[in-house]
Amino acid sequence: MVPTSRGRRAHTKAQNRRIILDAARRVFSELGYDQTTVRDIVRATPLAAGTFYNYFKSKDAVFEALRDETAATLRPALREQRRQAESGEAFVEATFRTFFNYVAANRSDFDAITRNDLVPARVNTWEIITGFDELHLDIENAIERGLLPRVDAECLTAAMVGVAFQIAESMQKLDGPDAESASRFATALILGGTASLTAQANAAT
Amino acid sequence: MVPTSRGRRAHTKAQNRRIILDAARRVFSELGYDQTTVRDIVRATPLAAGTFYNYFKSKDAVFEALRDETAATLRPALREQRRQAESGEAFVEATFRTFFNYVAANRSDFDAITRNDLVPARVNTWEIITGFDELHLDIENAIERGLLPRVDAECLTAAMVGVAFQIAESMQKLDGPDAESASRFATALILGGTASLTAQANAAT
Amino acid sequence: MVPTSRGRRAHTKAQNRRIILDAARRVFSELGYDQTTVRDIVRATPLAAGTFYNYFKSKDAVFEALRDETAATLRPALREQRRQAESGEAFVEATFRTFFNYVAANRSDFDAITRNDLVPARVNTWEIITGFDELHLDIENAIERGLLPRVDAECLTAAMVGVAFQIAESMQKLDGPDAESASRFATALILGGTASLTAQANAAT
Amino acid sequence: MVPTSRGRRAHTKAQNRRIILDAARRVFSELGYDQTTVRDIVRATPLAAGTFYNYFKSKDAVFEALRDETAATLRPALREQRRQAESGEAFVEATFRTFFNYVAANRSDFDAITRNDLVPARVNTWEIITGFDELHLDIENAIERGLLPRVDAECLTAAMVGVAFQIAESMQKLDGPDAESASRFATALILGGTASLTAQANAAT
DNA sequence: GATGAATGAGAATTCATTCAT
DNA sequence: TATGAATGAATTCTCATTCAT
Repeated sequence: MVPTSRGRRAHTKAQNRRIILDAARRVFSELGYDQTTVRDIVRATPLAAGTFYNYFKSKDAVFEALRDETAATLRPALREQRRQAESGEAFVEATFRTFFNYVAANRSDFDAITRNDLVPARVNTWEIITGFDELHLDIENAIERGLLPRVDAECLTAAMVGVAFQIAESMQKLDGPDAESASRFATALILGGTASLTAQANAAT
Repeated sequence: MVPTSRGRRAHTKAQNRRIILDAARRVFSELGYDQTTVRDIVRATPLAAGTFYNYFKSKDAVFEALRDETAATLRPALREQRRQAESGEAFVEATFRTFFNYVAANRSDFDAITRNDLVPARVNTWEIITGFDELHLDIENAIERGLLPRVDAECLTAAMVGVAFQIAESMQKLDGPDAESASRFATALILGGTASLTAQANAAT
Repeated sequence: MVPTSRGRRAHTKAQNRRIILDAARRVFSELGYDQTTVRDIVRATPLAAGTFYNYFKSKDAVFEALRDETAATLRPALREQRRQAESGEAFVEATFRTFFNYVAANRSDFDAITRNDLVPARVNTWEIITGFDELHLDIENAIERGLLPRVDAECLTAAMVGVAFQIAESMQKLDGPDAESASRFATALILGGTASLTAQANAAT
Repeated sequence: MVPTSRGRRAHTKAQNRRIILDAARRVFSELGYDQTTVRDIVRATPLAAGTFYNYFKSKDAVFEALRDETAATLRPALREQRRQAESGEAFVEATFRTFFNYVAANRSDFDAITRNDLVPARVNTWEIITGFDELHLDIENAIERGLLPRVDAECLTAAMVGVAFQIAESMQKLDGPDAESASRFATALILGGTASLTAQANAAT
């Protein structure tokens, strides 16, 4: 086992995969998905261009792996928290708190998957990261269990996702809210909002 | 160099501009901004490649023109409605109703500016279309005028934008809510939410 | 005869031709032949793009017309002067003086035909402007007539052309020689040189 | 995307650089700098279009490399020869002989850097290849050292360059002079000419 | 597996020229 | 004849991917 010409030992397979993923995260986060080229990622790596393809089939593939890695962390946590919630408040609060904490703690992950250059896009991050559909199911379930009032689950899901996402974005700004206040604000808003929606519906009957 | 079968000078200058804009709208809406090439737009047109450049300097330029066209319609309407609002309810309702009606009526505009392919991104659509900042200012102003309770304007803006945006997206789905119910839901949610936020704050004092 | 939309009367055919030639001279002189586009020339004109082609078949064609115009002025003058020369000195001096005076007086003509951008080329200016071949013939003739010594006519032609051209170029520089000193220098050099060539040849015999 | 019939990795990196340079030389020499496109160069090569850009950033870049290669050969030789000259005759003769020998031996180099198509330009070849400025300095120095008479160095430089260049061009013709006679002619011309210039100047005093 | 040069399809853009008005 | 928009071939250059070593 001769050292490579670069003067480093060859890395193990797992190490190389990690090296590439980390480089990709940094580069996506800096340049945005579209502006990032495979060469950019490789350049941010001690590896050669061809090596990239031993680990990932394409640029899309690394991106997905990055997404999936994040999702693998965050999604189960979210589901678990919600499953254990014994009140509507707990349900909503757990969701937001977990999400905002994650965003605060993993800013560059969030950036990597989010930033999208000229058309500064919001990747369907929530869908990707936390599973829009999972939230939808959990909300329907929570309504069944009587934790949440009987509102339109589709709309409520969208509202929570929208609020979570957009507030997360303002958290990235200087002087934006911190995870704690973001959670409190979002939770109160959604809980108050759904309560009022029910009241309204009852009045209408 | 050879005359084409289709007659030249078939269209006026203004018509051609429109032809290109319409084609661009269609193509952006189908492929997303990043996947769209100038060639794609031209191909969706009866015109020649070079002709595109008589009207727009680049892909970005058409995109901006499209955005500006949309913004020119929607933003003034939104501001005007909010300015005339004499209650918090009217303020919030006008904002959502105008936005959702626009989205419903101009689905392809919304799509064109929104869809962003592989990384199915949400362009900062609201910012672009209606002016995030304008909403922010209007909300601060509404708080001053006593129409809205004293909540964090930054967070409330984000929440309204997020809700509007995300619900608009579910409107695009088959069986998604219509503009009317979307407006009602979003309005009640935000009003109820802010009321509850205030109540909570008061209790805390 | 309605004034054109430009608010000018249409020009006569001859006027338009002149307008184009003058514009072309200016533009070639500024940008060099290769960097100049037909559009550049047209833009330097009050005329429309299509009009250009009523007068000249192509970019090359204007360039040639420019060359020919210059040649039409300078070449006959040169030939005439040389024909009347009654001594070698007069022959050589007339050639250089006429050429350098022309260059000094028509700097932009010279530039237009000469300047050639990145590869700052010297167009075969002399050939073009005055006829390398004519000089060759005249030199041979002068040798026959005994005005010039029996040197290699081909080489002498090349030498005169080279000297003329290269000194003309240094005339364009700030602080370069004026036409008068350029003529004197070149004339003395060539006359002294040919005298010496003959002396050498005689000695060899 | 499909493998070509010709094997890949057929050449080493250095070989490919040379292949491109040689192709460029041939093509420049045939078409002239301006008419040559990168495609033309690539087409004269067994390589793919993209490969060109692994070696040179642009057409200009190959051209410069070609120039520099030539200059690296010729210029030091010229300077050295002139530095060692112990008489005006040696100085002038060394310059011309070295130059004309080079031209004769490297016809296509000279052509490549020289030919400039429609406007059959003479690139500032001498400047490029041998250093106009170096000659200028050397001439001034030679005058100081008393090797050459006190004539206008600027004009003399121009004259030598012009003569060298133009005679080199006639060497390219069928039946043009060979390097030997070209050197003899040019040397005698310049020496005789400068002698005569001095005589004239002295007479004037 | 690792390497990194080669590949070539395809993108954006320019511009000489044509031609309907 | 003048106009000036339309044309589309041609050019430069990029970059995901392949593959000989």
